[in-house]
This record gives sequence, structure tokens and C-alpha cells, in this order.
Amino acid sequence: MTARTSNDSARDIPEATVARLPVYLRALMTLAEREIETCSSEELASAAGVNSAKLRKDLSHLGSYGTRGVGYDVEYLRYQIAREIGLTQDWPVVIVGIGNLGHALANYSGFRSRGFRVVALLDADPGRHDEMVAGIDVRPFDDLESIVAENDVAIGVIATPANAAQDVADRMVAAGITSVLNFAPTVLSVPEGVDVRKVDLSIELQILAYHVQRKAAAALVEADVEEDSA
Amino acid sequence: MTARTSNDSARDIPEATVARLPVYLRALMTLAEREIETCSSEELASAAGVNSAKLRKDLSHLGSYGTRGVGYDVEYLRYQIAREIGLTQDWPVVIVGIGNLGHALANYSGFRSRGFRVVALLDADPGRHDEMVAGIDVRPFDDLESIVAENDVAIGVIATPANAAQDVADRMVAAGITSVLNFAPTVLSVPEGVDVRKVDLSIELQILAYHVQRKAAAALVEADVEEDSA
DNA sequence: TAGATTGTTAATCGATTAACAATC
DNA sequence: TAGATTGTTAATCGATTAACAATC
Repeated sequence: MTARTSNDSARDIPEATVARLPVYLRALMTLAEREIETCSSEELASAAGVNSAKLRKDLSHLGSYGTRGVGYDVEYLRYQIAREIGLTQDWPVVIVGIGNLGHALANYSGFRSRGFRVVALLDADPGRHDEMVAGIDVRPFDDLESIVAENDVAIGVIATPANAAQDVADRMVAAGITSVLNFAPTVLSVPEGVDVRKVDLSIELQILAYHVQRKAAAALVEADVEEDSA
Repeated sequence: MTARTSNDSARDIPEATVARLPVYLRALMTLAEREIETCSSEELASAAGVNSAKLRKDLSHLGSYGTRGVGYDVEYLRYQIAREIGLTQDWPVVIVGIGNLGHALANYSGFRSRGFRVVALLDADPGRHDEMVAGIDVRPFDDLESIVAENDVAIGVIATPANAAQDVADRMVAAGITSVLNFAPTVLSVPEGVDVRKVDLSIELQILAYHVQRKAAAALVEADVEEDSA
């Protein structure tokens, strides 16, 4: 009775590839907007900011959706990648913590356009309740369980201060959420089987700072070398 | 005459390690807050959410800052990592695009506390000028060049819509900025030597969606197997 | 058939991990 | 000296890349 999906090769896509599929998807949408119907791996790779060997290798994990000598059909490949990621279905999402960042996330159009539907905004602060944000009213955090159950929410977004994040994650997991996107600058501990992805704004800046510093140091050394040879 | 810095081993830290240094830094700050003065690689690794072998390997690229049989001095290691990343100095930053996300970024306390100083908020929309955000007034985008020059800005943050981002990046580069943190959902092309890091909110959600879908598919297969064996 | 471009192979590179000698 | 824990080695794993046979 075991009904396998039509494409067994779809299993076990390397993480590095998974992380790039959304980038390819966006590049394909840009091409489609410009009414380009076909593209080569070279063209798509350039639009996505990667090299074409990597692109072809990545796509080879999904299946064989191109035509040798011709390239890829933009719309067909777009659909296949969307299906692979799971964007052909609707993903109900809750956002907890409606401060500045929560506002920004609730209003972010990139979510809705990719099939993510914000079903609720939650905040522990009663002062925020019934405020409307992005057309959705802010509800008490204690409504989490009922909202998750009623809407079959699988993805939770944490946009609270760091000290509240672990509690929120615990409650989310208890309510049945298995995937968490964490914007709070803290390490969450969750049971096996729960996925956490972290976006940390200040860490990105710190990585940049490291490289700025290195560039400055390299420039100094170079100046010294010139001085030496003079 | 070439004056090398005291620690030549500080050069050529692997990218993967650089990306984790800020995580260690944050973990050390948490330990320091709890007035813990010494920690083992095991304890620090656990606080940072990595395994201890990786932590020790990472730290070994910076130098030898621990004591065998004892562990690491929290404050000393914190300082060494901060120095390595370049956080012992002040980094002037400009933010362009003061929509929801720009607001959130301008108000984000994690920047200031790590030595990033927002010297200006810029927006092309005259309707937003002279509005105060996070105690800084919003200025015209055309002030970019003079602000960069006056404040020695090396890092620019782009929080504009996608269609404006490339223009903003071009102007930033022309003004002398060599490191860009891009929140706009688009691939930027910049000259060699300019660093771009990208934070894409919807891509993170899409990666999560892929894993949710996989978990659901795996659960189905398992149910089928049980049915078969029944 | 000739030209173009994919999908795959195999080599290379970088990151992770376990194990342990060095040493406090 | 005995116990603890670092820093390093070496093995393994996964990702990237160039090259090219397959094939439209």
C-alpha cells in the first residue's frame, strides 16, 4: 500500500542546495516578469548570483527539467522548484512579539506572495491587544494553542526580546509547532524533530565588520610593502 | 619597516568560523552577566549551540586563549573575540530606506551595544524627511555622499524595496562604502572588493517550509510502513 | 549534421568531528 | 602526582568546480 510520490529523487536534497532553491525561484520570477520564456543555466545562474556549474548541480538533485541544447522553460522550472520547496500549498504562520520587528514582518509582502499566510499576531503585552497591524488584530499570547489547533499552524515566528524567546518556543512546541523562525538574539533549545532557523541582524553586521577590518589591515600591509620597495 | 600585527595567526580565519565568532561572543556575554568567570569549551559550546570540538577548532584559529585543565577566562576570551571581529572600535553605519524594516533596524539595540553607530537614516521620499526615528532624523538620500565622507562610513544597510536596491548600492559604492548589508529581496551586483551580505526574510521561511513538507512526507511513509506490517 | 547546452563525473576544496597528546 | 581540559592531528564528510559525454 505504500504510495511513494512520483519523484523519489526528490529526497535528500543537500542543505546547501535547499538554501539556494528560493534564490533560483526569485530569479525565475524576475525573468518571468520580463516575459522571458526560456533561459540557459548561464543566464539563470547570473540572475541568481551563482555560477552555472553550481546551478546545474543543484537542479540535478530535483530531476531533469531542462532541455539539452536549449535551456530551461522559465515557467515550468519555476513550478517545479516551488513544488519541491512546498510553495504550491498555503502555510499558516503565527508571529509572536509585535514590536518594531514584528510590525515589519507582519507587513512584509514577501511572505504572502510566497504562500505564507499570517493567521495571527500575538503579544503578551495587553496594551498591544486589539491594535490592528497589517489588517490583523493583535491577540493575547495565551490564544496560541487554540490558534495553532484551529489553523493547523506548522510554522512560528519569534520576534520577541531575547529573554522571552525560550518560553515562547516552549509554548509553540507544546502547541504542536515543528518549525520556528527565531529573530530573537538567543540560542533556543528545542526537542529533536523541531527545526529552528535563526536570523540575527547584529551577527550579520559583525561578520561585515570583520571583513572591513581585514580589508583595512590588508591595505596597510600593502602600503608598507610599497614603502619598503621605494 | 613593515610592522606586522602581534598575532599573525589571526589572518585567514575560515568563513564558517568567522560566522560563528559573534555567536560565541554573545554566549560569553550571557555567561558574564551571570557572573561566571571561567568556562570549559563544553560549557561555552553548549551555551552557543555548537559542539565543543567545533568550538575549540574555531578558537584555535584566533590563538591560544585557554588554559589546559582549566578552561577559558570569560572576560579575556570575550575581549579577544571582540578584538578579532573588530568590535573594540566604533563602526559608523548608514541605513537607507526607512519603511517598517528600516524603523526596526534603527531601533534595534543590538547594533549600538556592539559598537555600531547609526550616523544617518536616509530615504528618497521627501514625505519622510525630518521625521524622527530612534532619535535620529530622516534625511534625503542625496545627502549620502557627504554623510559617508564626514563620518567615515564603511558599512551601509539597504532596507529599501527591491527595485531601488541596486541604485542605492551603486551610490553607496561610489560614495566609498565597501560593505553592504542588504535586506532587499534582490541580487546586487557590486565591484570586486565590495562585500555584500544578504538577509532575506522570506527565504528563511521557505527553507523552513521545505523541511516541514519533508517531515510530513516522512510521517506518511512511516504510517504506510506500519500499515504494511499490520 | 553542426552547434548549443544540459546533466553527470571526478577532482578539489573546505568544514566537521573524534580522538588524543600536550599541559595546566 | 592525578585529573581535567585544551589545542591539534587526521579521518571523514559535504560542497564546489571544471570538464565533458550525452543529447536536443
